[in-house]
Amino acid sequence: MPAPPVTLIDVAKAAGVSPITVSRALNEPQLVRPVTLAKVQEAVKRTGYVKNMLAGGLASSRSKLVALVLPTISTQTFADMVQGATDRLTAAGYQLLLGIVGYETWREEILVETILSRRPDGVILTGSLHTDSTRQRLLQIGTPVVETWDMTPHPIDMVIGFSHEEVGHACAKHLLDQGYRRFGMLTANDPRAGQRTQGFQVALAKQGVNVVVARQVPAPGALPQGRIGAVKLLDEHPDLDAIFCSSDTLAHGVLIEAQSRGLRVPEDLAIMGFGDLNFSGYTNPPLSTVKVDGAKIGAMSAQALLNRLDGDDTAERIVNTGFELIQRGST
Amino acid sequence: MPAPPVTLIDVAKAAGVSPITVSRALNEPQLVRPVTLAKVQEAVKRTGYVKNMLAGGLASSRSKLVALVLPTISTQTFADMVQGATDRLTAAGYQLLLGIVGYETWREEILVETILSRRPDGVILTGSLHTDSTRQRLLQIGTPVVETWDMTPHPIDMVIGFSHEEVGHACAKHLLDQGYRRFGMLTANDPRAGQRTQGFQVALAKQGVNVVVARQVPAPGALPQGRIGAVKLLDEHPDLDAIFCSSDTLAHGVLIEAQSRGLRVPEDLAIMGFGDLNFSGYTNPPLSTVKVDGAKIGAMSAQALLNRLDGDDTAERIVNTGFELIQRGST
DNA sequence: CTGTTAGCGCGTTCAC
DNA sequence: GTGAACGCGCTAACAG
Repeated sequence: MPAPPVTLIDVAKAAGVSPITVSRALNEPQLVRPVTLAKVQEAVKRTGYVKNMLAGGLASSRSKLVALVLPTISTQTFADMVQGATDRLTAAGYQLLLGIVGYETWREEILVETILSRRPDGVILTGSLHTDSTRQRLLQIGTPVVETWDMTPHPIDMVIGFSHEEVGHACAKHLLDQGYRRFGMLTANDPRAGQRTQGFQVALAKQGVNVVVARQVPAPGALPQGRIGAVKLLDEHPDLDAIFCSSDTLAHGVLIEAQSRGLRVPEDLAIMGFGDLNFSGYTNPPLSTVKVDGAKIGAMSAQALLNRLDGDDTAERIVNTGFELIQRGST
Repeated sequence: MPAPPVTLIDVAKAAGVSPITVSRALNEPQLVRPVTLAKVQEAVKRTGYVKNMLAGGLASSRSKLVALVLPTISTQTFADMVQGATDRLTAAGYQLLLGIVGYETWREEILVETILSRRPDGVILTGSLHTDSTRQRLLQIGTPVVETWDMTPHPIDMVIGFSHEEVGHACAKHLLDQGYRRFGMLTANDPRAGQRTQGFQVALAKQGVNVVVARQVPAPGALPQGRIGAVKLLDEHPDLDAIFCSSDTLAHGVLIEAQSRGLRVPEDLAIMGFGDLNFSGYTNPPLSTVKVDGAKIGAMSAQALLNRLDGDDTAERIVNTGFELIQRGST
């Protein structure tokens, strides 16, 4: 039996005060005398009032909503970002509007439009490759924006992330230092993966080394594609001594194939991944990887928005969170 | 430079029509003559109008928002639920409001209150253990509700899930059929895990078999706790021949410990899990598990709400989605 | 098919 | 510390 909707006015009548007093009692209790406050709270309980943030948001132009746009949620790091952002936002009385867009830019464009129609107080975007139209809209509406999970010299507003090219550099240096020279690459065709492989190749080239062979699979590269990719790479170039993958999932597939061929990893073949896939099936998985703290990035992004909303405009607009190169399986 | 906000009235002026015509052109294009429609669309583009669903929702009492409340998002199955629900909702023009509550009921109570303040058109809840106050609120507001991931004889509204007791039964039968008799249990202290272990024990008891020893860890049981738990179980009862775990993650920890003791799994020790953790680190992980299709449950829940919102009230209110017992590692 | 009128429920701005 | 009037931007219901 849905009871008739209870409004703030009903509460006001029940408490014997004016509507605005109820509003204040709910939103800025310190501005209301304790006695009045108690009366209001009692009336709220008695009437079963639930506040209406549609009306509130419309009147105040503050929706207490923050949108988070992610390509997928089925990756541990992105799930961590959701968790990290949610924690911060909830603590500050905000709610999360989640958008999942996959890896196609045009989907983001549509989603951003839909999201903006809710008038969120802030938007967190993954990556910094957006259509012009998306950028326009965001700038026009004037909502604070954090681009995350990437670095860019021309941010829409704020940036909290790391450079995927630097990741590529670091991986190249790591492998070169260990003496590897004949490189294969296996990458998913998502833009950030591309930046990593780009950085990887550039860093190699500086040392006069070239990638022997590269293969690409559709994003987000799944494990079987990693294995199949490895089959092709190793069949065509049996003398490869290192394979650089755009994700741990792909790397995992490569590892399985390598082991089934009796290759010792990393002695015969080094494998590098990216992400933070849990390799706990192995006591000590013999592949190195680059790890990023998703929860931290999510929390920092949320915090950046909250600061801005508090009028605190002093912080850096561009923050490099860095990443961690994890070396495993070596002697 | 945030431009001044563009309202529907601005568009109406620009198009030379009345505001309501713009509204219709945007929401029910088929009710508007093509010529008018074109004029409006042109005006929308020219002005850069973005619709305001706060205002729209307030006026129409339809927010086009559906809330999904989950204990965590860092579990593959729950992430799949988000994905499944998002897909259906997006296709129908709805957006997802995500709430993550952990495993404490009082947190859900607060979150539900906050969520209802957005006046979502529907709410999807995980499980069916809610405080009275939560149930009251939901019933009072009259929002369509789907309780999922569980079965209950006294639903708030609709239910789409499976019986955790049946899962326990099925596991018990499976292990008994294979000849195992000396059972240990390792479970997280979340309510649904409790129902599974309960069902497991009852089914065993019917065959005159009792669980030798049970241990509990805080929800959501992590892998190290699985391993530590296994140490204690096996130290105290070296003659166990099967361990029933409340999750694959715990089971995985048990597996690692078993292997490090040189136990053959499942010949010397059977291990049962629950969930759909990807054990791809193993070519053929030797533990059986129960698998649930999260994406399907998410999509079905969303669809159930959408049907209701379309006035379609004919479907079953209680749907048992079932689960799949996956036997692995046996001869 | 399109326009008019009248709110939706609340917060802002001033007064008191 | 509390109240009154007004408007946020849009849509329901009817009229034409």
